Amino acid sequence: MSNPSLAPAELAVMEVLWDGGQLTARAIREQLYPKESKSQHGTVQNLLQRLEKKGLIERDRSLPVHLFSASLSREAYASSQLESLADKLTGGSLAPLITHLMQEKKISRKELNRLRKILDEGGKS
Amino acid sequence: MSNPSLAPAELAVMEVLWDGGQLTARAIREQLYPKESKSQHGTVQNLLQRLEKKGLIERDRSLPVHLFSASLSREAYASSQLESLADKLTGGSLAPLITHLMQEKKISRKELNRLRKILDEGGKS
DNA sequence: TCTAGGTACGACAATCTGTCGTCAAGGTCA
DNA sequence: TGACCTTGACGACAGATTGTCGTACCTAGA
Repeated sequence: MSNPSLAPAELAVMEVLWDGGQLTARAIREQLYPKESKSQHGTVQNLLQRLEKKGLIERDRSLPVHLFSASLSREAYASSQLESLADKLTGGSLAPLITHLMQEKKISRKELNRLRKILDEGGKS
Repeated sequence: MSNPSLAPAELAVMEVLWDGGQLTARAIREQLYPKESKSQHGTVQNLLQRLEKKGLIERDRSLPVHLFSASLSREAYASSQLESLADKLTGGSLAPLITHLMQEKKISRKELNRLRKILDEGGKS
């Protein structure tokens, strides 16, 4: 289970944690459900439990009110998803994906330049 | 629903079609279930129906035995998945994904050169 | 001790997924 | 013509996943 994929509600929790750093369950609930509905407490707790089981968040239990934080950065998660996508569909290679996106002009010139720069810098190291 | 994602069994059917071009339901079943178990007939028919509903395959009904083919290439499907991944996680940009993969050395030197070449060729057009 | 806020956990409906069975349409062949 | 076979259409099913909620329990502080 090194590469779990997230349901929308789980992803929403991760988004909050990616933006907010280390938060209490209460803070997370307030961001996800601004309606202040009381019943959503269990919902958030449950989502947090599932995410912890999947190893995507960490829980600081040293205080009675736990603190949650993402154990995987947004980029790391996104990249692992990209890796599994490439493994499933193109034998692990990114080239066919990028090629097709470029042919379809789905990559802007600006993005193109960014990518070129990234690749060049990596190549030199 | 322009960007449907596929369950494993559905993807398996697509793989057969991507490899085989235009096939009958029978040919697909034989590849997916070599056991020759009779009951799988309905399974394949059902998967084909669901894929057709999602717009991922086309069905030629001009003959009594229909012919199925993928309406989206493997690369097109993979790319659309990559696009939706980037939309969900990195604001639509690929740069953070590639950056992270390179930092983690998840991209081989060979792949790196392929990607550079692709980007350079695209830039000139 | 009592209460408020938080955690743990079971339960629930809705949906998705993979599978199968049944039936009708159409052709084949004695 | 009638038995038979292949195929397509479709409903049904159990199991898993997903989002939600309620209840019981725990701890700190009044």
